[in-house]
Amino acid sequence: MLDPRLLEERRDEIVESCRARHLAADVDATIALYRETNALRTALNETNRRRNEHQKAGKGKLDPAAREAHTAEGRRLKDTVAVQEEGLRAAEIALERGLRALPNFLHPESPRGGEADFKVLATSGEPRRFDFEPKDHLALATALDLVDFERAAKVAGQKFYYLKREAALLELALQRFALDQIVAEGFLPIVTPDLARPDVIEGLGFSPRGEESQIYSIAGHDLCLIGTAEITLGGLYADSILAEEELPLKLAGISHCFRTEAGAHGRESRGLYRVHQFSKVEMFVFCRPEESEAQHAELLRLERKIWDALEIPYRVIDIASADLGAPAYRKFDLEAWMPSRGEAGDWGEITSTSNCTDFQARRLKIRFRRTREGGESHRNELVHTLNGTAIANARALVAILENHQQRDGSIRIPTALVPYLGTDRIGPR
RNA sequence: GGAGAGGUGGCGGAGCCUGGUUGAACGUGCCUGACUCGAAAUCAGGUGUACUCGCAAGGGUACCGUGGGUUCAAAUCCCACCCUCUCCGCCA
Repeated sequence: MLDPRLLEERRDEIVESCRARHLAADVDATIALYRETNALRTALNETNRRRNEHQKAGKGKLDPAAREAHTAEGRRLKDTVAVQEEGLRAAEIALERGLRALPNFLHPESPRGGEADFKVLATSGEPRRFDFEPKDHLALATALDLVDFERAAKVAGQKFYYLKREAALLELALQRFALDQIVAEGFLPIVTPDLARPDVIEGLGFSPRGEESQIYSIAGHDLCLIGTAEITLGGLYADSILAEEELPLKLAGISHCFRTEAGAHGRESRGLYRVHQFSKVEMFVFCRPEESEAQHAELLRLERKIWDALEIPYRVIDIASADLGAPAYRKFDLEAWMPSRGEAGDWGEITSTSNCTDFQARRLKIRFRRTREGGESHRNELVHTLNGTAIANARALVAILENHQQRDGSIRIPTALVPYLGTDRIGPR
């Protein structure tokens, strides 16, 4: 959510952000609602002030006639307050609805345009040249008896999977490897709940309800399965005021992630690329506004460090405006080269890091107390929040299997991962 | 799932029976100053959040889990809901 006080001052910028994200929103109507709300609040405050004075005046003894007049006036003021409160509440609801429809500001350098208009910021590694016909990860994993989709479908449905043998170990190895990388950089490891209340999910800018929702709801309970630990990590400090010395506060969340993938059927749906459940280590940062850009660069650096160590060729892209989603001010993805995805363009998303500035913090009421300078009075400020993927398991498995496959169908394990997995090769079988 | 207790300011904890001067005693923590070579101890003052008006100093309004009710007036009385904790049972 945006700061309503900035609405007028940065109107053109907001209009531009809506347009560039292909979001229809009436900025001017929201500005009008903000003004109206303030006017109504001022009027209500004035009535309340008069009412307070009136009540103080009625404390002592009054003769019967005066008491009767006093009571009548009190009733009148009470009714006025009730009417004004109702009007104010209606205006606030409308304003809130208007504000919720508005996306975050856009970083000046975020490419404007649709999904295909991203900008490649960097590439790392060379796509491997195979001297044999490479297989896709599903064929490799099936041959090595690493996955079972058919039985998973019987038990849980399409797009669920069993990981077996080294794949099960690889899941844990990847998580621990990624965790060690970032804990060494000051991230606090946290295993989070895999479920969250809908209001927390909304606070982070996701929509838990609705037809096209990516989020599972638990029948009979006011709970949803989280699509990412971003939700539980952000929610961890909802309604909090952090000390400035605590910032930047860096968390490494370990969770399962669940996604309905509504509307995604048939698209890129083979194997592990797009599934309903996976494990993820997620980085989340709370920081002061002036340092969020640097922190965003830092998250990107850590993601690259992890994927460099896994010896996967990738490119870094600056996501274009229409593909950002509402909360993100700027977003970088790492896309791994995936030999099987010839028609799809060879590159597949493996991580994503966003700077959400104060957009989530405002909804979640996460603030910090700036240390006062020279005893000056202070104002609490909203923190900036950022998130980034350290490792998302299903996708990581795809990248590793396809990139490190050998002619004999075995998989070479990257050196950095060998101590975690306990072997330098899977197969051949 | 059964029974009970409770939700008050950074924390602890009064107030609620007996409604008004309570944004809230007291303690503690924190900040500033004094004392000290420095620290501890001690003393004095300050110290909630949000919105809003103001260049500022400062002012206004709201908020004692949430919503509703009673009343001229509610943290205090009534109702509903949410949440937390303890004990028992059950499962891991």
